Amino acid sequence: MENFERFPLTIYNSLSRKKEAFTPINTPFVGLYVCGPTVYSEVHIGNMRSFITFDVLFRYLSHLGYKVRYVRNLTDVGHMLDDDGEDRVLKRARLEKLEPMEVVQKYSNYFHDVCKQFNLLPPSIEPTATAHIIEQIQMAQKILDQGMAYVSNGSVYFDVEAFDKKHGYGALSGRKIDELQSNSRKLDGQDEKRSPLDFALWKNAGPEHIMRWPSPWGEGFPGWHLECSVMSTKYLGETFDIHGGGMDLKFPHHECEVAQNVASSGEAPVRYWMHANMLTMNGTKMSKSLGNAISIEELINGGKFSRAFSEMSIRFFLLQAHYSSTVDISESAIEAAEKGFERLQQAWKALINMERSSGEANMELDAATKKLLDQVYVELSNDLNTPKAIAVLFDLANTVNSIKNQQIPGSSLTEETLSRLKLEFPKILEDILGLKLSSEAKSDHLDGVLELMLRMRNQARADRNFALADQIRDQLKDAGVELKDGKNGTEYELN
RNA sequence: GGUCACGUGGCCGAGUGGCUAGGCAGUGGUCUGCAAAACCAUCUACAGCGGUUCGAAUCCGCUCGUGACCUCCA
Repeated sequence: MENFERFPLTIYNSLSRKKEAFTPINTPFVGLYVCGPTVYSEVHIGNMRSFITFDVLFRYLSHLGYKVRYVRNLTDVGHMLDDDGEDRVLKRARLEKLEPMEVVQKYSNYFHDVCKQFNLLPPSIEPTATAHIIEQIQMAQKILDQGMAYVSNGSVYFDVEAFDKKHGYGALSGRKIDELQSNSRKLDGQDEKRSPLDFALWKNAGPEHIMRWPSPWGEGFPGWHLECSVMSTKYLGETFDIHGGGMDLKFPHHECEVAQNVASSGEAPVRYWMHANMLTMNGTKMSKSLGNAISIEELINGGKFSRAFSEMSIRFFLLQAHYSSTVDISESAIEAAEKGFERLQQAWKALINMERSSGEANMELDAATKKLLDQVYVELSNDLNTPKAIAVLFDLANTVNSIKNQQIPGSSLTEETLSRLKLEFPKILEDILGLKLSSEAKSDHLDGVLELMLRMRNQARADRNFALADQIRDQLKDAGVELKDGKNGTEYELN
């Protein structure tokens, strides 16, 4: 029996606005598409939140026994316009005196570095928009052939009204076309469009535009939303299982994606839409344009808060909130999470070498422990409820720590349950939640030196020379080595 | 202005008709030479006002407050 049968997954589907049982089109295969970053500048911690969310989803789906093809794109063509009408990649290229593709490469590398730091698994396929120009031209043509787009001035625009009449537009974001019309703003290039709601499939490149490709409509570049439609179709098919992305992409990006796919294939592209909510700062969305984004450097190396935090503490902090809620980032909140994570790590470490002592098991505790282990998967299967799953881990950590410190007998759990705990507890943390045990840079040299120090200190303690013993402890602490006297002798920890 | 969310104890954050997560901080205790850690106990909340119900933090209505989207954004 596969794990996905034991712990059937439910997902909150943004499209239906309901929690639904997850059934892949072709079990056990799952197609997952996630909108990646636009690589014109450094990703910040807000961006990373949604990538971490879908990393956990990817990991959990795999853990459930699904064979997942995870496609996450890189947007490497400057299709977006600043207020001053300038393409962001091009602007960045000009500012940094780089080729546009150099900008793209630089920030792609950066993104990959950050992903690695936060322990994200690489996706199965990471396609780029510029490598799929031909396919994008083809899809634009197909939509034109269906009569749902028109050419204007060398650009191709999607005809939202024509599409709406035939298929209906706005289901994902819950918008109505007439409401949108009355609310739309005057934007640049609007006169080329029949309606302000229409969006570009292909844009005619002005002479200053460096990123340009030939097309049936003249030289230009693909529009906003087309790459995701094209690449998801190419690698996952016309209809696939899950599409994820940040909440802020729901409209217009995802809505347009749906429209393009439906217009060109006649099929709804996505069965389950998932949207990760925003990371906020003092209650306001973190975004580069608002100037309140926290960079990765500021968190990891310090600068934003009074001290630095590790990647794993931040990852843990983010997972302590449900992906569908906003989370507010603050120093005290990360600090609280960090301390909790530390406790979990203590249990994790203790478990590695834990051996059952002989004696009678506490069958009540044993049964409760088994139940808690199952409970973790039940919670994760409930729309990826990581905070609840983590809460269960804390309950398990209590038992582990109690055994470790001999507060309850070392025989409390049966051999079977202890082995299961030893196997699954780290697996949940590491393989599913993607957390790493903070590595202690121990070396044999240091071990030897510390052993000597500990022996000398313990001798001092035996001699009741507490002044010396405390001096050793205090000075080691200043040097970054914390001593803890336990029932099984003294342990040390490197900070 | 339109659309949609949200408002939970000192703080962060789950839950979503009855069984009152969890973390951090605090308080009391066990352990310890002391400390740290750990464990045990404790503090027991759902913006306000109405309504539905045997029963509401959870459903409905109104009020207040906050935010997101409607323009690039994860």
